[in-house]
Amino acid sequence: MTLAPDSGDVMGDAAPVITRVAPSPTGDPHVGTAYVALFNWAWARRNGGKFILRIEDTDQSRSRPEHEEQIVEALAWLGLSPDESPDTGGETGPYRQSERKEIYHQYIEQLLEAGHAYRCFCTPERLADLRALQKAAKRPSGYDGACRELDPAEATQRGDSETHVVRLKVDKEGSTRWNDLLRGDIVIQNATVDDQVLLKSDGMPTYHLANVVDDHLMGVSIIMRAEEWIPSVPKHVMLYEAFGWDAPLFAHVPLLRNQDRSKISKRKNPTSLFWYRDQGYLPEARVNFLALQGWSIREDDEEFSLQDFIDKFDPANISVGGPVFDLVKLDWLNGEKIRNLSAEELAGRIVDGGFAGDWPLEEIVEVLPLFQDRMRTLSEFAPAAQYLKERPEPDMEGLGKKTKKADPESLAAAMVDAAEVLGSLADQSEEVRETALREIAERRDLKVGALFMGLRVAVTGVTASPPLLPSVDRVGVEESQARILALSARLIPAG
RNA sequence: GGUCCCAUCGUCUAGUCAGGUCUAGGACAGGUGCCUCUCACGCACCAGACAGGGGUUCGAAUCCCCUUGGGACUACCA
Repeated sequence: MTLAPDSGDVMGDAAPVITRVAPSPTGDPHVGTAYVALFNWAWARRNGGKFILRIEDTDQSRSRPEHEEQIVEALAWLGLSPDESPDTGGETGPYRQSERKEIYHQYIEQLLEAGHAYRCFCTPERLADLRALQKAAKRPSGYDGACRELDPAEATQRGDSETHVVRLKVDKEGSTRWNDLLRGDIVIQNATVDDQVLLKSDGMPTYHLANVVDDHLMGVSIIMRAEEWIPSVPKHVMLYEAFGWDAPLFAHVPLLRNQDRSKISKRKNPTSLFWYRDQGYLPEARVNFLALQGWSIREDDEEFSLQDFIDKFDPANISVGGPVFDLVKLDWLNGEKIRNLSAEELAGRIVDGGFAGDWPLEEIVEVLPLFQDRMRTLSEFAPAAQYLKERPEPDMEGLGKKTKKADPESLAAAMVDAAEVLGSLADQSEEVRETALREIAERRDLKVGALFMGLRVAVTGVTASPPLLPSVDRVGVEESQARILALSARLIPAG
């Protein structure tokens, strides 16, 4: 089965594709939000449709405006900005659920009048006791329906003065069935469906009500969201039916997983999108990696652009096994993306990302050829290039290990020779200078590698670095000579 | 406990819907080698999986059933 727009099946030409991502502003912008956003965004793009960002801030105790801002910022960073959102506005707004209270109340009235919902006056304490009892008896939990059969007129009256909630009046007979785009038919017995609270005592709707009302009013044609929502779909389907609305398509994508296969969590993984940004990951790598979790391009190439993704993405072939987050592969992808950038562009990213330290842009462009192939994240640049700015403390221990078989005195002497040659041949080509250094090694009965290692540690401070001669040129011949002589002196034990 | 979802190399996955072209393909990670002044990059090669058991069929990774394993949900959170 395919949902590709040119395949002419399910979606047809008539219905516009409207997708959405509906996060709660209750914490750092989450990688799971980006994951779901990516699929929804791409599907809307591919079909010339619309992608909506709806803020589900009905939990007044946990929602924070700054978290909403962060979500917007994070999506923009990834290149997944919505067509309509609280910021941009749009035909079907407002897009912040806290601003849609009247709308929900109107629909709650409708449900109440039609007998699809009822007022419930049970206290949270009673509910907690009930749950405890059910758990102790190993019975399925759920509301016991104490207020279900209250006289509606009487309940309405009580409602004027008593705090209460409104619950969905689930018809416990029969079953609810729907076709999930990724999982086929799913059937759930209505007897197991709880009389869900739809309107909280603070007057705010719960997710279930707000979601159904908004998706309908906003014209959402396909709901792509995480699989954790599967168990509550029957409630949603019942609501669509109670309102007399057609339900949209459902596509429940897998949950991202920790190493131990539990649902991804910040205790076990970096889940904040800002963490990745601050760590020096490129948004295109982050997004490319996310796309690979569950979806795969049919061709060999696993590295692709957002545009490639739009061109090929089809929600119908997302695989449903929960993918384990593998940062190692992200690192690889990030390195690939870094290598594919021009030096100018990469330097710009380093500066814009705040990874440049005190390096000016033009200088970064100049030295980048030494580092670009060796970088996996933007943050690696400044530390790796530091030796070009200031004299490093040489890694004597590393040098010792790498030159075990070399006689320290010969090495020290050879380095002195090398310093001199680097001065006298300063204006010669790399090739000429390299040949000269090799000759020195031979004369002093050293392996070429050992001499180079000594010089490398002297000049760069470390045993793993960019090539020696370009580094010498960057550092400057005189400074390089000074570093080499200084290290040479340390090789010979005092006295 | 109940309900539901899921199950191919260590990891991400192709193949499953339309059974044979699969001695199961690719990528990351790992190993070996080449390149080489080190580290990377690049290139070549190696190793590595259909959870188990029943069925259906001439034929099953693919369809059915059971078992096992994993996960989610079970809030006046989303």
